Amino acid sequence: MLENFNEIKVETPVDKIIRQIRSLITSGQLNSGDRLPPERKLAEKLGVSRTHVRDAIRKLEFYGILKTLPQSGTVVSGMGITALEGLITDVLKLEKTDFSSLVETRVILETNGARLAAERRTPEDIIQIEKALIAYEKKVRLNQTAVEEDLMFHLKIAEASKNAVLKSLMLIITPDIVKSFIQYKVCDENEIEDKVIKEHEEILEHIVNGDGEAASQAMKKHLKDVFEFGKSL
Amino acid sequence: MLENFNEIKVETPVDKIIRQIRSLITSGQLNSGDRLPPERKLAEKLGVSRTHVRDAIRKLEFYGILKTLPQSGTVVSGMGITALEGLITDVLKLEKTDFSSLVETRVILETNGARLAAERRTPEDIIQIEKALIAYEKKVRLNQTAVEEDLMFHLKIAEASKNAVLKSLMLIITPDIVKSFIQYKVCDENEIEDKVIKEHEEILEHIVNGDGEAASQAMKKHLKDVFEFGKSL
DNA sequence: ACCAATTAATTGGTCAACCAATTTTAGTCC
DNA sequence: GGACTAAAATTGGTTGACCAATTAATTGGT
Repeated sequence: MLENFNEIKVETPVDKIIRQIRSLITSGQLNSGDRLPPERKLAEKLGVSRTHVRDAIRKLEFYGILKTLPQSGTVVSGMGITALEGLITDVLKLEKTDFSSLVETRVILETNGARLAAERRTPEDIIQIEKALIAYEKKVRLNQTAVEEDLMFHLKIAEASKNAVLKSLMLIITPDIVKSFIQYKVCDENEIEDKVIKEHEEILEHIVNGDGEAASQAMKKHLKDVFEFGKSL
Repeated sequence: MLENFNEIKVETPVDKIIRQIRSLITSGQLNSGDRLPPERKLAEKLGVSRTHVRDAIRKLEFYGILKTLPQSGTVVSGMGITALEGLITDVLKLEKTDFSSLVETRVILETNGARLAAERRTPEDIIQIEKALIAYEKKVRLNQTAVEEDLMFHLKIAEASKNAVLKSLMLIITPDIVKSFIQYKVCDENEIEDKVIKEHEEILEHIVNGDGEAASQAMKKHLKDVFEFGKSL
């Protein structure tokens, strides 16, 4: 009975301010290049502490929406109002991603990453990937959870793709993947983990051989298996 | 001659702290799940103000590396040391992405986004995409720069893909794309912009028809043209 | 009347102190 | 001796004041 009251979302002061700033921008009162009102004025107008305003500005600055110049002011940078409307509302809610979207996107990133890795990997890359694979196998043999080691294998492949953006995006969604893994209790049984090791080895083999298409397909199959296992729970 | 001195990078206090925390984690002194030393102790130990420590913690919290529990403490959450090493150093430097990686990744995201959009688009999605296309055309006809409107078209497609993560990642790299556009002065000539409009229309047509593969290919060609144009400058 | 330099006001950055909630500790009662 | 309670210490959250750099205004000279 008490559970009904758990879902109320506490809107932090910072979120409120972000919403206000967003409305300022989307309503056209603030255009790209304009200077934001000073922190003090904003704080007074919104009825909150300046610290909260600063936190909100920092948060927006993270996503390249605002640019604050020391001792000068904060300006609206980057793109204009059009895309901002979607950006502010959506990017900040990245945690509310559904499992299927997450996996779907991961498949896209990783299959392409594997293909590029096969084409561009250096001898050093192969060593790194092998090391990650062995570390994973070791943990599994000890019956310990090896989520981190598993993802490390995938990250090393992304690294071998020599595409910094691709790797960064992988890193961005990685925490969410870990969360999902824990939530759905994926990879808790030894049966599936043996399969994972075999598939990892296959992917690595294709990368070593420089066969991009095969590596991509192997990765696709591998992730499909993991996904299917997750759904079956 | 004076230009030589411009490249010195001012290392802000916050960056210094992040580096210190990183070393604490990577050196194994802090493992996943461990509680971070209290802010006051950290501030004293590092010889900086507590505000800076808090800023650093917030920054790390953004990427899911730390999780701070009010009135309780800050814990190392998410993944363990292995991946963190790469994450902290790389994700924070997302702006240092080369143009080719950016475009390559964009092609990956957008071709797949177009395919999914063709498969899942609703009538409302089509209206939105059309609206964005018309807005772009309008701006071009007036001989005004329409970078935002161009990207809006692409974002609406990402929205129609019904994959929130994919859209979020698009939004994340969008500011960098805008930056590159400005830097390389892409899309400044009318000739190329007419071509862009035609290609946009073709992509939309395939999405309307529900032909995922054709939409994906059209998007690939479209982005390839833009990329080639950028390289030729 | 215009321009330059100096001054005043405003800006974001920084800090130390305070607050409420939590956790730990000590004490007391059974 | 163990369990529970209350108080003390510790935690992150919040605030207002202060600082240095920047910008705007004023003033003085030409």
